[in-house]
Amino acid sequence: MPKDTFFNLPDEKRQRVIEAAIDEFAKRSFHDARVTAIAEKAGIPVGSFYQYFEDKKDLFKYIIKLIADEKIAYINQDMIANMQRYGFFQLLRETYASGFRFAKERPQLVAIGLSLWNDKALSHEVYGDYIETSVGFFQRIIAKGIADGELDPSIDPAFVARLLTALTYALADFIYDDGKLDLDDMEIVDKMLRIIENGIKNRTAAIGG
Amino acid sequence: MPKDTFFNLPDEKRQRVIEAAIDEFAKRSFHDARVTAIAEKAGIPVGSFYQYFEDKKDLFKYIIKLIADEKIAYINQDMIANMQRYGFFQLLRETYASGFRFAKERPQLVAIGLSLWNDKALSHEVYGDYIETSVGFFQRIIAKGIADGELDPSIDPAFVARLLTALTYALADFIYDDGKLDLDDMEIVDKMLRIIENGIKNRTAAIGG
DNA sequence: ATATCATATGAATAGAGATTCATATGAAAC
DNA sequence: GTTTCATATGAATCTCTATTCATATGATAT
Repeated sequence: MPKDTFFNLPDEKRQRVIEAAIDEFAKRSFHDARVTAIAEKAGIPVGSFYQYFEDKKDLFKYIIKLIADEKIAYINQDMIANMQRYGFFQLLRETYASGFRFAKERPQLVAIGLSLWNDKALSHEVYGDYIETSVGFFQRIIAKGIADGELDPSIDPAFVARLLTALTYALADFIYDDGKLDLDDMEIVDKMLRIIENGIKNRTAAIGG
Repeated sequence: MPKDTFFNLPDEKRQRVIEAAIDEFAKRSFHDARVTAIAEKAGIPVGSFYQYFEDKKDLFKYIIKLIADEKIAYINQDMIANMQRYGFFQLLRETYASGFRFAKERPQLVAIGLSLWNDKALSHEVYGDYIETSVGFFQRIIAKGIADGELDPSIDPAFVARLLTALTYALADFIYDDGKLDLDDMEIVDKMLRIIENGIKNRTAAIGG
């Protein structure tokens, strides 16, 4: 946790530090991110940085917490409140849709999440502070989907939850990679959902050779 | 490419350098890997390192090439030779099976591949040297699967190829993460293939609620 | 006005690690 | 046996950053 001095700062200055940190962590991994660059962008002396934070990791964990909070706020609250009314595939689609809106508005935050996801050691250390992750969320809606008879009861909820999480990151990953970021249409999401829902086997024609 | 001095080395010494490099790159990302550690493990002075390689990246690219070659050699050659005879799902299963055997025998090489996959900037730089990647391989067998009427013709081959590649890495990822690495049984692969093939929708019971 | 306290400041320190360099060695050529 | 050339060697250099520290500032209380 940042020190009291950080929280005592005028809002505007505190915000500048947060934005500088997001900028830097979005561009570079935790390890490669530079305290000096953050201080410079925020317009504060390096010395002040250490008045506000224990060290670089202290700030990083704080930023991750902000991201998690913002992401949770972004998820369709109506959906969460009425989870019992929605079917699995509808919930899944809504979740991905929320994720896409979020990625569109806050691409930097998604980039930071992605690089954390790819650093397992750091993930463990950082997520140790939280109970809930996306894997946990998926696992719960899968369990519900099975209980409701909507999902194949022979699937392994923990396994599928992990797979769905990996897929969301894979998706984010290659949307960035292609440099398209054309997030207006949900086409790519629908493609993926169709595969998850129905697989890719051809069901309409005889198999030829 | 390493310098001539490296290729002129006695086999045993050259091998020691390669193994030391694989050790280090498997434990640490390219960026975090230390030239000094590699030199020390290989039992050569740091100065010699720079007689053999331009720099750290020169060695890394060479190691990646070795891994790619070894991996290709590992893929069921019979399968490649008789690709026309096999169906898509059979090819996919064989591919994953080869991948698993490979991961079991050479876990370090898989770890290196994984960390490269997670560093997109570096991947581009390194894969620039190769024409063929796993994405390309998948794309070809998917195209064949569609042509043969085995796969849903409305899927997007490039997209699905990318998804299948991401899934293989996701799988490797959480096999390492769980620390299980119980690669004797293909259970986890079959779980994944079943989802790809059939999706996860329940087809045997009415949907209740 | 002075004392006290929180905060600000940026130069100095420390450590890590890549890369260079001047020098040494040793084999083959003459 | 001396010249030449490739290779070996590891100390010295260079760069980059995190972190510390001694000192300054400025507000509030007395």
